[in-house]
Amino acid sequence: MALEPQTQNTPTHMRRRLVLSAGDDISRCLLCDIREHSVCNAINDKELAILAHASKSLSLPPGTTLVEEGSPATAFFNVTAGTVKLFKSLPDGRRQITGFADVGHFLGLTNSSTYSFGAETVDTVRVCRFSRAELENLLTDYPLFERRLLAEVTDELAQAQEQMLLLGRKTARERVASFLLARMVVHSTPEQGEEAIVSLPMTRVDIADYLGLTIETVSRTISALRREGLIAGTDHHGIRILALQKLQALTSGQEYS
Amino acid sequence: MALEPQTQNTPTHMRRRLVLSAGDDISRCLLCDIREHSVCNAINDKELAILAHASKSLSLPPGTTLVEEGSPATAFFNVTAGTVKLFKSLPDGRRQITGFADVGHFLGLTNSSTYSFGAETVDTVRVCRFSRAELENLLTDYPLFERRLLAEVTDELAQAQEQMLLLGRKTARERVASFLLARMVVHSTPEQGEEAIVSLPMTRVDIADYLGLTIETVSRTISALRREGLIAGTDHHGIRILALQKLQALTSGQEYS
DNA sequence: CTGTGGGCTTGATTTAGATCAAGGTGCAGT
DNA sequence: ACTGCACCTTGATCTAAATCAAGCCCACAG
Repeated sequence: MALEPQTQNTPTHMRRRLVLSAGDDISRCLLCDIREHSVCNAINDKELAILAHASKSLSLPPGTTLVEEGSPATAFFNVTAGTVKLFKSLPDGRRQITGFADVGHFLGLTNSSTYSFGAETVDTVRVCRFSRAELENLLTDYPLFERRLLAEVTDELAQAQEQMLLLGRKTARERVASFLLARMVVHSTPEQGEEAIVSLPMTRVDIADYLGLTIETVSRTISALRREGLIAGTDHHGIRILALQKLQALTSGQEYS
Repeated sequence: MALEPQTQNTPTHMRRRLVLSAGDDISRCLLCDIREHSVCNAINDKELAILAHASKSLSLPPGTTLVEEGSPATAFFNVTAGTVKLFKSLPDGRRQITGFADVGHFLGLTNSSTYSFGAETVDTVRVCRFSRAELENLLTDYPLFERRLLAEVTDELAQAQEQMLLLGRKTARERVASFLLARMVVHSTPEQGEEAIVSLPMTRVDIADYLGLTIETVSRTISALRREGLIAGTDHHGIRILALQKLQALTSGQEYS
């Protein structure tokens, strides 16, 4: 059964990590500019004060642990800025990143009383934090909220299935191409016109752990795509897509000749 | 947004495949002996007639297509007997089985208007079929039903994450050991005592497509485990686990010496 | 500036698992 | 009871990606 009420004590090691930020007032959610991209949008304007009361907004530096694998599941998060990585590990340290939670994404849901995954900030991240009881209340009081959450989990499951196809059956080249396209955003600039940009706040290690490869293979594959003129590097952690069609063909093995 | 109402016409190629079985009466759900293992349990006894009316029970031979990748998402299924395989494919035929839906499992949920995955029966399967509108109604009329469904999808997501760890980071040996243990059921017989049995209704091809391996590697690995005395074959499509501890250690790479 | 370390790239070599190939096994249909 | 075929096993060889190894780039502390 999902989200049964359970003990509410926040372990001290969690409390230590979470730094309450300024501006935590009653109209926080009303003013939140990413609301429409998240589950919070399921609650109407008049009642947003309740939502603001039920959650706390936090700002977290890169590399902060939000969720520790196997620790009691007491908190849930909505990402309002930055990127969070979700992962699972093996005893010997091998790690699989199961997803990146960007702006608007909800994370932490579990049926068990402990988290079956870890979560860590990639860059500077803003989250709204809900306790288990607060989330329970929202679910029962706002059917639209629950419906929206069901939609979000359903979507995450579809993405997970896509990623299983990638991990089980795609080549390194296909994996990297798929990854770049999945993270692509089209930037419309007055000078340049349409620009397909991929922002990569995470390290090569993270990309490798997400794609089930080694950093060397990721590096080599990106270099090869650049050499072939399909992509180009931007300033820091970014990539510009030059040959969208070819890259799209590449994701499913229809290699151009 | 999840499960918005949409056009209701069942494509003829689906209708052809689905054979209505006998005994589709008002008390079908009340008498259903797997109810407690499924989402249907969220609806109380008095109202089960409504559920029986909202769904149709079908019996399907092995190899029947329940859901075609990319086709309009009009139907949802609850498995009441047998095993269904869920998968995604690439244009060149490579396939990844993303999960096996056994008794009690619900399948077909999607946010999009088309299915992003395929589903096919492994053995003889019984399902209860809901139309999109019927499911919509149940979700809005029975909050417990929706909550239970959220729990089920959340659980499926956790399993998907576990499978991503397997596909991205485990060796062939670890994958096979994980698979066998995940499908293990403990049979308590008067003569034999406790017996750990794995029933494998699916073919080697299916197992390979689930574990991201080839049939040859699956076959070789199972043979190796048998040679080492960790498992033994039963009559047909079954395996008996002889060394549970060792197999458990194997799933996460803690090889016994 | 200058050393230090984290992150990235590139090259050489190895290897786990894929691919290619050849039977074996068992049951469904005549 | 024979035969055809789908499914499985085992062996030989190949290869994509891992591993091992070296050096580069650059942000930051001293």
